[in-house]
Order: sequence, then structure tokens, then C-alpha cells
Amino acid sequence: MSKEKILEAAREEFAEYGFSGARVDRIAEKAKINKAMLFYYFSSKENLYKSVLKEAAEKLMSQIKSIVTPELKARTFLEKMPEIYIRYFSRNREIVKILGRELMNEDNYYKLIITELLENEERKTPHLIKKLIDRWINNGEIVETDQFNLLMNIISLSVFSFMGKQIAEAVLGIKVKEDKAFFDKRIKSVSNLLKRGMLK
Amino acid sequence: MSKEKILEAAREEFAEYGFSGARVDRIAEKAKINKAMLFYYFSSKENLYKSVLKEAAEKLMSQIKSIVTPELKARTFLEKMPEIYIRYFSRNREIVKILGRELMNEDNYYKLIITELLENEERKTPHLIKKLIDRWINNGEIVETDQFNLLMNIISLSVFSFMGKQIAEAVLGIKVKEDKAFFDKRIKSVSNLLKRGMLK
Amino acid sequence: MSKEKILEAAREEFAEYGFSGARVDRIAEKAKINKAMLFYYFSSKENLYKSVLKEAAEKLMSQIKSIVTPELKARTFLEKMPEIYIRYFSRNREIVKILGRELMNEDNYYKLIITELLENEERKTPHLIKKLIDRWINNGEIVETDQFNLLMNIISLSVFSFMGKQIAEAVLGIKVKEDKAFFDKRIKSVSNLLKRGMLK
Amino acid sequence: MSKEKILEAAREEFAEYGFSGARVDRIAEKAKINKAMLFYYFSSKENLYKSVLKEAAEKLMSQIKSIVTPELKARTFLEKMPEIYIRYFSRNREIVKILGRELMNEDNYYKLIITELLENEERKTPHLIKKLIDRWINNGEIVETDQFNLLMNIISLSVFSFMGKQIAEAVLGIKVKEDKAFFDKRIKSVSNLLKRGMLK
DNA sequence: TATGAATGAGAGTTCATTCAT
DNA sequence: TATGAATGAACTCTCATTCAT
Repeated sequence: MSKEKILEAAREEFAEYGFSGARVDRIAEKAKINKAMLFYYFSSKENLYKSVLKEAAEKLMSQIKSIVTPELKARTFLEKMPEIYIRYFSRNREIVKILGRELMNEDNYYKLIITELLENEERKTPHLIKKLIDRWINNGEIVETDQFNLLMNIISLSVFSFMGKQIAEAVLGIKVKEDKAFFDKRIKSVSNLLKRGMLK
Repeated sequence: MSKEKILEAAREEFAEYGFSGARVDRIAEKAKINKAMLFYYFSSKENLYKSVLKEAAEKLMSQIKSIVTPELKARTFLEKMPEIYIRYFSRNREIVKILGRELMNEDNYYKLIITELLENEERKTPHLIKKLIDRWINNGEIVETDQFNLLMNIISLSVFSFMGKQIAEAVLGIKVKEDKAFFDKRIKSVSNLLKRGMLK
Repeated sequence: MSKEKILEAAREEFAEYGFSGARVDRIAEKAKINKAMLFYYFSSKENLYKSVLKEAAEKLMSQIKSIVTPELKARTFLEKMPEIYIRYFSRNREIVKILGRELMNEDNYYKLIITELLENEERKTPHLIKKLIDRWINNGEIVETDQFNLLMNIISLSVFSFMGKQIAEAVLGIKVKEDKAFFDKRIKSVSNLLKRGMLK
Repeated sequence: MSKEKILEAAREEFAEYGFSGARVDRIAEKAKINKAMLFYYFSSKENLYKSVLKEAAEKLMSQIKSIVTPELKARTFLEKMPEIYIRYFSRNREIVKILGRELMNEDNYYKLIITELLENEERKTPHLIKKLIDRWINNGEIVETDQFNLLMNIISLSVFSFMGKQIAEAVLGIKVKEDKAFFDKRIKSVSNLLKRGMLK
């Protein structure tokens, strides 16, 4: 209960200020608990941060796994992945920020978590994804012949939708509103680009 | 000269630790100057950070402007933009990190700088890009009919190449080396996707 | 039983870290009881410390009293005291440490306890020792004519055997093993010195 | 200057409260400096403590070396050592407390310092003392035939004069005043005992 | 008796910034 | 320009103690 409240408050704080900028006092205040409790449960600021990160990674991972089945077709993958990513992040803006910043770090704790998560899985999602991509490439379902670049294209277009927005706004001198229509449109644009650009 | 050394040291430091994590002492040490001199020249850590950011933004902007001419064709744009971005960032890894983190902030100082830069340029370049995009859409050179999404697709694929790498590696369980061949391949993959996916 | 376990754990902890350095959590952990129980039984860290100290003082005192009889001769006293002290401390290393540190404090709680203990014993033992020493001096059994210095010499040689060891080792550049032979030799050395140096 | 003031204040504080009980704030207050200065000069409480200890050890060592010459006779050694120790400690009561407590610790930093000090010395005092003691034993100048016990006897009687006092007072039910006469008497008692008990 | 959660007052340490020279 | 010393506010973390059950 307290633990849950702390995690939530921490997520907010880390999202807003990053790890170094986050203040333990502020987290405690937001969570309406005594500061010492935070250390009672999480033992250090860093450990709290890792807990937040882990929780976020797990949630994201479970979303992705929900569509990855052995029979998955390339077309479906290119259609669903952007949708899942974009919908998920649009509902969890704090997580985008935390993960986004984390990706800038040399010793990336997020990568570690993902790797760990995937290894613990019996369904071996990563291997499954890998196998699927291999099949699509060999089948000739897809034009891009490099695993890594194929995946990067998908992830980039999906995740960066939340990071590049401000640049695009600045360049175009406009301001876009993030409502449902906006995300629907964005999802369509991305999946169209992916399908048209990569399906044979 | 001292000023230049400080800026360079600061760029390194901010890239590695972010604004809050960066230490003024460490910057002074790296720059081999007395800490007080740093304040003599830049008056505050925040101001130093803004100087670094501004410099970075200017460099990036000048790269982009170099290809934007009134006669520019969509095909060329989709071919050259990824190349410029990816080459530039591959040679300025510190700037990717600084800008990347900055994009996560609510009150984005980078956006401010870009807008400012563009306005100081007598509004030429942005309006030019805007006009070009409009023309391509109306010409039917391009299938994507939304300015914003069109630009987002380009930026995402280019910039995120440096952020998403670790995720892709983790998912595929591989480790890619960032040599010239890697970036050549990445540039080709991105521009092919963009051309195939967006040109009519 | 829990109380006994706590006392034992506390003795260990106080011996290793001193009063201020000792941690209530660690004591509870060592004693395998809940921390709150410790306060239930002893009400405060200080009180627990005093209990440990008192127990230690009592044990030590009972050893000493065992040889002090009205007919005691100086020679026997000088022979037996070092033996009792040294044997006792060699078997109760924690107590040496606790008492040793306590002796450094301005408001020495140990002194208080001894005084109290002696007074509770109907003033028998202290007066007896005092009377015995007086007699030995007047008899001419002993050359040292000052009560205080006589007693100090005995105590110093006995107790400090456990404190000075490391200095002597450092000065001589050697490392001595604390086995039975070591203590036998030490006892002999001390009592020989005392007898040869103080008996007439 | 500030550094000197801090060391002095620290010496007082550590003497009164021990390492764990000492408070950095109190030291800063006593030294009339900003708390941060303490860390500016000494970087941590522990390091400050070690500095205090080192200074104390050096002072003490220089006293001892002042009498140790190659021609030194056993009689002179037994006469002078107690005098030097006791006079020195009587004038540096804080150091007695600090060293006394330190000797109770398992990983004794003081021993380390002494060893280091002796090794850095070209005159090789330790070896000199060792050689002297060997000679006295072989000469037959001294009855005690064990180096270690010989040294222990001297150190015990000298150093413990400041630690055992309260026990002796408690046992005898008296209170002695620590004036010049007291120390003169103590020195005489100790050196008499040593000479009578150990010289042939 | 026993426990896990909670608390408040501090502990040592850090850090951007300023001052005196 | 340049420096070493100084500052104050804040920061993370700890610890004896108490509470609710």
C-alpha cells in the first residue's frame, strides 16, 4: 500500500526531473509517507529508481508479448506494433520520459532489465520475434533484409512519436493537440509507412 | 580560449550526466580552469548549459539548412535528410545525448532555441520547408498528406537511430558495432523506407 | 530467555563498535528477536548498555573477591591477582573491550557500578583489600608505600595486557599468537615482576 | 590555519565522544568554521579522525625516539620510558583517550600508523629498540628473558596509569588529585618497580 | 509477547555559488 | 583574469524509538 504509493509518486517525480533532479523529499511528500519509509522499503534512491524502471519495462513488455504469436504475419506485425506502442505510451506519458532519458545513459539499466525479462520468459519472446523476422525475410514477405534495421525502423517510428513532436512543432511553427484523433492519425501514418515501405 | 575549453568540458559532462547530474567541479577540472572562472564567464550552471545547448542546436540547424533549397524535390529530401542527421549525430554523440534528454523536459529549452534561431533567420528556412512540403503534397509527389506526420516520420527514423539501438539489441540478443558500415547501412535502410513508403 | 539472548547479542555488538557505534537493529538481528522487543525489555539503548556493563562488572568482581580473604598474604596477592585478571579477560574478550572503552569516558558508568557493587556487599571487600594493603605496608611485607600506586601497578600490568599488545607488536615488528602458552607466560612475567619489584 | 583549528577541535571532540559519538557539526562549531570547510580539507569524518590519530602518533613517537640511542642502558631505559610516557600523556589527556579507545578496535588504525612511521624512519628506531632489548637480555642486564613481555610490562605500567585510575579509586573508595606531585609519585613508583623487578 | 510499519530528529556529505585577494 | 577559501542550503540516508495490531 505504502509501497505502491511510493512507486507511483516516484514515477511522477523521476518523469518530471530525471534521476539526479528528482528529490527524495518530494517523493515522500507526494506519497504522503514519512521519508524514512521510502528507505525502509527501497533502501536507496537508486534502488527506488530501478524499481520504477522495472515496473515500467514489465508493463511495456507484456503489451508487446500480447501480439507476438508463432503464426504472426509481417503485415499484422507492422500494423499492430505501432498501435500498441503508441497507445501504451500515450496512456503512460511518465514512462516515455523515464525510458527516454534512460536510453541516453551509457550504462543503460533498462537494457539490462529487458534482457533479464526476456531470459526469464519461457515463451522466449525474443527468440520468437527473431525467428519470425527471419521467416519474413526469407519468405520474401518483407523487403528490408537486415533484422536489426527492420526492428529499428519499427521502434523508431513508434517510440519517437513522443520525443520528436516538439522538434516538428518548432520547425513547422505549429502546435498540435494530443487528443485521440491525433494518436489515431499518427498510428495510421506510421503503419502505412511501414507497410508500404517494407512489405513486398 | 578558456571559454571554449569550458564549453567543451561542459558538453562532455552534460552528455554523460544530464543537467542535474553534471557537476560544476568536474567541468572545471576537465577544462583545467579554476571553478570560479566558470562562473566569471557563464554566471551559472544553467546558463552554461544553455550555451552548450544553443551551440549544439546551431550546428545541427546549419546542417539541415544546407540542403533546403527552393527547388528541392521530395525524393532528394527523403534521401538527404536521414543522411545528414545520421552522419551528423554519429560524429557528435554528445549532442544526441544532450538533445535527447532535453526533449524529455516539459519546458523544453531546445524548442525555444530552434524557434528563436528560425525567427532570427528572417523566417526563411522554416517557411521554406513548410512551403516545400505543401507543394509535394499538392503535387502528389508524396502519399502522406499530413505535414506534421510527414516530418515526424523523417525525424523519428533519423534521430531515433541513436536512441533505439540498445532496445533493438536487447530484443534481438545481439550487439552491433557502430562503424562506418553500420551507419551506411542504417542510412540506406531509412531512406529506402521513406522513399518506398512515402513517394508516389 | 529472549532477554538473555539480547544481552549476549548486545555484549558482542558493544564490544565491537562501542556504545555510539553499536546499532540496535544489529543487536536485534543477532539476537533473532524483533527490534521492538528489545525496547520492551530494556526500554532504551542506554539502559541495555548499562545492563551489559553491570553484568560484566559483576562477573569480574566476583572473580576478584574469590581470593580476597582476611589472612591473605602479599606474596599470594601478587601471584594470584594477575592470574585471575588475565585468565578472566582472556576468556571474556568482549568484556575487556567494553570496560576498556568505558574507562575513557568522563562520566564513567563503570566506576559507579563498582562503587555500588562494593557498597551493596556491606562494604566488605573494598575495606578488606584496603585493610590488607595497609597491613602489608606496615608489616614491611611490601616496599611500595603508597596504597594507590600499589594497586595501580597490579591492575595496569594485568588489564593492559590486552590493550598494549598491538603497540608492542608494532614496535617489535612481530605478531604473537594468543594461545594458552602465551597467557601462561604473560601471567608469569607479570607476577614475577610484581613479586621481585614489590616484595621485601 | 583553518585546517589547524579543525584538527584541534576534532581532537577535543573525538577524545570526548569517540569516533562514532563525535559530531561533525560540533567540530565545525568548535573550530568556528563552516561545516563544508571540514570536508573541503579532510573529505570525510573518518579521514579527519585518521589525521588526528596520525598527528598524535607522531608526537608520541618523537618523544620516544628522543631517548633511544645505541648506547642506551637498560637502567636508563626503565627510568626514562615511564617518565616520558606519563609526562606526555599527562599533558595530552585527549590523546590518551583517543588512543585508548582505538586500541579496543579490531582493525586498529593506530597500529598501522606506528608501523608506517617506523618503516619510514631511517634511524630504524624499532630495530634499534629490538637490538637494545636483545643486548640487555644477552648481557644479563635484565632478568626478563622475553622481548615481548619486557616491552609489555613497561608500556602497561606507563600508559595504563591514565586508564586504571578510576578503577583503583573505586576499589579504594578514594579520590586522587592529578597534580604535579601525583605524576611525580606515579613515575617514581613505576620506574622503581621496573628497575627492582627487572634489573639484575 | 510479538511484529511490521511508522516517525522525527538528526547524521554526514554535496554542491552551486561567492568572496577576498 | 585567476585562485583558494568560504558559505548556506539542500541532499540522501540513518537511527533510536514508538505505534497499531
